[in-house]
Amino acid sequence: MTQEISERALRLLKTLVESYVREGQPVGSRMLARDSGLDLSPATIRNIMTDLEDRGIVASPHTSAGRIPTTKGYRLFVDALLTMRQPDQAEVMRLKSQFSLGADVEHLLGSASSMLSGITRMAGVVMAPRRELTVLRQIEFLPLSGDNRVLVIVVTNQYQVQNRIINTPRRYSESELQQVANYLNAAFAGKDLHAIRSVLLSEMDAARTTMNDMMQTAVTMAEKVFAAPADEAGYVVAGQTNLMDFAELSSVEKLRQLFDAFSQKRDMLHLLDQCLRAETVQVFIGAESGYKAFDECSIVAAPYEIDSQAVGVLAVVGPTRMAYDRVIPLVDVTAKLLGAALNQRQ
Amino acid sequence: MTQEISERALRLLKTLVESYVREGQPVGSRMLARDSGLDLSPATIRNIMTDLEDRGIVASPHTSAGRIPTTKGYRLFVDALLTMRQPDQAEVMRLKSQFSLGADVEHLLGSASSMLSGITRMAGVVMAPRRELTVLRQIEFLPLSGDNRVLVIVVTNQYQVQNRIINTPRRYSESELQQVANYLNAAFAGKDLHAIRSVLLSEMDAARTTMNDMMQTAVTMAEKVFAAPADEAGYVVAGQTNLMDFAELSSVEKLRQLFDAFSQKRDMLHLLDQCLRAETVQVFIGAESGYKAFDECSIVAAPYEIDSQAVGVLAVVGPTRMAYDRVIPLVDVTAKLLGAALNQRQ
DNA sequence: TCTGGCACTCTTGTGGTTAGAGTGCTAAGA
DNA sequence: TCTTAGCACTCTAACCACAAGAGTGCCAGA
Repeated sequence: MTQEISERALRLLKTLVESYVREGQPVGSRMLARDSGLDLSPATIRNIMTDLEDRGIVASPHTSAGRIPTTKGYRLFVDALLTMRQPDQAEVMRLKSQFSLGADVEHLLGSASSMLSGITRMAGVVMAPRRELTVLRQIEFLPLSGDNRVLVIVVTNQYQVQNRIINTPRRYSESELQQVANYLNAAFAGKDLHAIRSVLLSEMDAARTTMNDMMQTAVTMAEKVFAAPADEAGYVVAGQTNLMDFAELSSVEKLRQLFDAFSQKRDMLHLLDQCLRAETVQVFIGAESGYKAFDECSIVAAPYEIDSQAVGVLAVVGPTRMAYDRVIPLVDVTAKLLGAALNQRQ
Repeated sequence: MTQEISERALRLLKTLVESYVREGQPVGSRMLARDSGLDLSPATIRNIMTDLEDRGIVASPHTSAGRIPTTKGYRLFVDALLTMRQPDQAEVMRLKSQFSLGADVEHLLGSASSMLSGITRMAGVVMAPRRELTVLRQIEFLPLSGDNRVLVIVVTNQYQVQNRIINTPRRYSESELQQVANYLNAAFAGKDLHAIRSVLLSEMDAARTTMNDMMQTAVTMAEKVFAAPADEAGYVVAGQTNLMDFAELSSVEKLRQLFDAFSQKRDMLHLLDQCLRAETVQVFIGAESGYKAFDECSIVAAPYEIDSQAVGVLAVVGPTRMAYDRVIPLVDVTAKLLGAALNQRQ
């Protein structure tokens, strides 16, 4: 029952998936007999297919159609049967050149996203670097003329700049703020924001007793700045509309769910977040992602790194019927290129 | 030939548009006879409709369907026949309360956008305040440790903060930069960015001859900051997917064009830009917008103001068959509320 | 100028038919 | 025991015909 799947059954599955991905049509026994190179009659192949169907690896839309892979079938294919098609050197160079050098972080994310979507003809998604994983480079305070507000400027490792306006209990002079900034820079520059937050939490108690006024102010202000409000990192989507061209998604209802998922962001972010810890390319096939909107989609995602630390994730979203052999290496290389481009901004 | 349209023809048109907007079905003569309150037989009404059809005000999809308004018909309706339905006070208050007070500009734009889409069940678009129309409040320079780059922080009237990193020919000390900032603040604070740019242009020449070193530096730097790169203001879209529910847009091809237009931004921005100069609510019906993607859509747009100066535009995009009587006042009031919320941030 | 009547047109939905594709099963062959 | 040929069966897709329903256009009479 839980017997091994025979070598030739796998071979047939491979041919079937490849053909289905290419043609978009259910694959019949005749075609498999011709294309698999196995020298078996269609009848034999039908027997094997019945077996694969019993195991839930392929399915037929109706009696007189051929077979198509199920989620489980794609999974098997991706895990065991896939022969990757590395993008050729020229293509990689072309991608590389599209990351315009001087550009700021936002632009780089945007480029990566539209490159992914442009080259795969599916949707590209690039999550912004997780704020709490980036490293503080510099913090400055700017008194805003007119009231008790202070503009805080946080510069993180790749010259990403973040602003926040905080309200202060009283008015601070420029030199006071300068002192505070100096203190915080000395204490925290080079640390990642996550670490800073935990240090701050433990110092909040100490502050009242052992610290001088200035340091107390510094800690309180820093707390306001770094107490990220559950910091929902954003992401950039490109080529959403490419998904409209796929027959399997052409029901308006499905598309709507999908686009809603993109704009709600929550589920998508949750999914991408899982890949942050993953080090390598991840593939979610169909319902594997666990979100209804992505039921008929596959997501190929890879983390990208700044200073050898995975800080964000980029992905391609398309129909389950996608050319995994081409897309997976492409996502991989794009992640590396994006990382390289970000690091070059040092 | 170019005779006036009779009173009762207009009355019928009004009934027709209202019915069509409500039901989404072509309107026949029987229904008009019943609902118009004119006490005419269907046959008479048919005569009148033939007349309106000759004038291009209504059309019939095919012989045995009723009539639907053409673009010209909607235009006539909106310009001359529309009785506005002001949103009731409770609804306005509810909207008002949704602009969370402390929020930053981005959030306010986002709220406005989703309010528009939520309440109209169509797509909401809010253009960000045009950078060159906002007023400079404060400018500061921050030397970035390590190289010749300088972070420039520009605070404009509603505490919108913009960052830009510029490369400088040599390294400047903090006090030098402070001097430069002081000079620029004194010279330019309170002016709008557009004015600043023109002053800068004329001073570039003078700089070489009459100014001291510091002022020269200041002007050159400011030039780098304010030489906006054709400043493509952004916008926020919400509820795109609502548009999928409308029967007249349910062809995937149409939807694709529409969504592409949203993400390309160019055409949409161009359209919104026209409304910036308009002072009042603008309605583009169907092909009037001049962009193919919006052929079957209407756009109701209104500018919003900061410090009594129109700086941005918000809009609702939906099918031509929309409840203009409800949407127009709603867009109007939302623009005013957004302006108020932005001004409150002073 | 308005209206009733009537023929005409066009859409929509239904049922029936056919061709094509591909399967499942059975029985025979290696 | 595995493979294969043959055949009946099922399901889809496309096409046609037909009828019902809606609404028009036009004509003749009030």
